[in-house]
Amino acid sequence: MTISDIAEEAGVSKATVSRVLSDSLKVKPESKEKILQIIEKYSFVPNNLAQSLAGSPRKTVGIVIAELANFFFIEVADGFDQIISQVGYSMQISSSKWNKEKELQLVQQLISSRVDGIILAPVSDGSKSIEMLQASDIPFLLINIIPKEKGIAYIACDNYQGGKLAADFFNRRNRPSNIIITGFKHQTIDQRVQGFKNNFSKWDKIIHYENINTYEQGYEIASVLAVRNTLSEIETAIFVTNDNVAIGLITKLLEMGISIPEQVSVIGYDDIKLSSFCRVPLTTISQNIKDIGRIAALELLEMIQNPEKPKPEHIIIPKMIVRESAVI
Amino acid sequence: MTISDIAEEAGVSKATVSRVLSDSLKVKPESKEKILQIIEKYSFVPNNLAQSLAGSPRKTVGIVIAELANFFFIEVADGFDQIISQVGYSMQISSSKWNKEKELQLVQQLISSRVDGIILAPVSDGSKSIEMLQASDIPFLLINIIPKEKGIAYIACDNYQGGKLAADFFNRRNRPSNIIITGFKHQTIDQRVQGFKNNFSKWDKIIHYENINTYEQGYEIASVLAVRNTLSEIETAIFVTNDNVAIGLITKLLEMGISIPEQVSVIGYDDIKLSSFCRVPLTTISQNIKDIGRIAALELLEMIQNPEKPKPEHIIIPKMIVRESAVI
DNA sequence: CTGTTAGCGCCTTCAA
DNA sequence: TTGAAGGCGCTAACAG
Repeated sequence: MTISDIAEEAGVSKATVSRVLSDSLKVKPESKEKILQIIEKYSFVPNNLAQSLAGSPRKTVGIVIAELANFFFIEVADGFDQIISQVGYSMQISSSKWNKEKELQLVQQLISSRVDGIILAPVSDGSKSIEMLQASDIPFLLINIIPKEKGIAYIACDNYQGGKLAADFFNRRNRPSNIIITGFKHQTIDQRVQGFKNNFSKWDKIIHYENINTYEQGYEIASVLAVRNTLSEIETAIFVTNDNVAIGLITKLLEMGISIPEQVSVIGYDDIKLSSFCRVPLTTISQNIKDIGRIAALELLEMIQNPEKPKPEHIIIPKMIVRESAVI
Repeated sequence: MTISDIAEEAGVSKATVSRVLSDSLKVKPESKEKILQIIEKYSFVPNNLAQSLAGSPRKTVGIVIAELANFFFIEVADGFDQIISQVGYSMQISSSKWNKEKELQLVQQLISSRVDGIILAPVSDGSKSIEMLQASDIPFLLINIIPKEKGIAYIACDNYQGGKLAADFFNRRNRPSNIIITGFKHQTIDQRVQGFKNNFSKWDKIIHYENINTYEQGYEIASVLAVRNTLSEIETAIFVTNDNVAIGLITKLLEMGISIPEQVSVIGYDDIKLSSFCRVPLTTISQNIKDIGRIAALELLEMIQNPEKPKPEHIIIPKMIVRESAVI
């Protein structure tokens, strides 16, 4: 089924069918009626690939996140979708799984599909995918990272500031034992650590665990901490640079009978939805996740319409949300 | 930038460039080398729309779920992605937000984009989108629903059986007050209720709350229940046909000082990841979510390769997972 | 091994 | 208002 087929059946030319499809120029009502009927009859759906090849916009944008089963990214995507679907765009999500090669491949796929715009949460700020995007002349916007180069659109959080918030909290509470747990090597994490480091008065005595990324790993590291850092004997404060990990950690700590926040206090980062209804509601640094998605959508749409305008740069200011896992 | 440009710069024909792109036929090593270099130089990415129009497969499949910020669907999608990405396919997710019109629009978009296959979690078993899909001759597979018509591929859970499991549990525990909370009008829910109804010995005395769908609504309904059904005075058992709602409910119940499972026991449904690490780990009916995604992927891939074979039909058998929110 | 030639399905002038 | 014709970027015979 192509427009030629339905043109033939309707006794008109392809051009006329095309016109009623795009609802652009005037078409004699009777012809239009008849064409619409035939389309309905065969459940005909025009080939978007051909349409795009011939010049009409795809009305779809791509978004590549780092992880699918991660509330942070899903909330961003959801906020993003809310906006773009209102203006008739579709979204195409895929996940790089924190893998550079996979990320590059997905970005190429998107470029290759000639989507109208792309949102990328890059694995690193020097990603090859960013180069590809620049060469492609498809409007794109980075999230969750501040690009090295100038002139690239992005929306990220002030992670240094977030780290500082956690440090201030630690300083005030001042526990005898302090631990920081970080994840993947990623710019966001580095900055959080930096902010924390520069402002926490007892940084020189802190214990640092690295490369703990997921809920499961947080769960597992708990027993290690319990033994190595005698959690049940010394009052401890832990800063975890990712809510998912913090929640896993807390789950296991509770199972081991360690009280939170009394014996061990935990501060997370991100304020994913889950953190407010997990076992011990999490004290965390909020990024206002939905907003990131919404702003990204608005800005990307704008970039699609006005490719010439200077690239938008947004820095979201984090704030501390005190719940139960750590209190002053 | 098109292959013609590349061809010109390399001093060969378009066809030759096309050949090195698809890595199909033999091309003189020097030419190949040179072409690859030029491609690299310009970060050229072939236009997948044109490629597909000209006949090569898109190597992308679409999946439309009902809700993005819902762990059930995300876990399905994640399991799905794991399989298809291994064989070089990309996935394109979108969410219908439980809305029929939106669902139809998304499905049309996918058909229009000539994806190689489609996974759909329909809002209803008589969806217009299912008709469209049938007319399109794109292989498709339904999840989370059993289609009315024969000859349609699907993978669903035995929800009747799931409801029965909950009933058996209720029968054994036999509390004085019993409540069931259900959500959207959806086939899965109907069957869960039916299975529960037909097997619970005190169904005639049960209190039924309908149309509670989200975490938030579960949270809100808690206070209503507390008052109307004097939760703090009568030992109550609640069956919630959706984990998200159950978790919301429990959160509020705890805030009100009602003990779980002593005073009120709660059984959920789905066994989303979250249910094992929420405040009171949830006793729930498990659907083996990741498997649904994986099986769906395998079957869809098979259907793409062998469109003639009879359509696969899978029914997943649920099982009861007893954690803390309800115990015998 | 390689170039030429047709399309793929649709949109968009340009005339009529 | 409408049709004819050209072209979007690429692949796939076909003939060298």
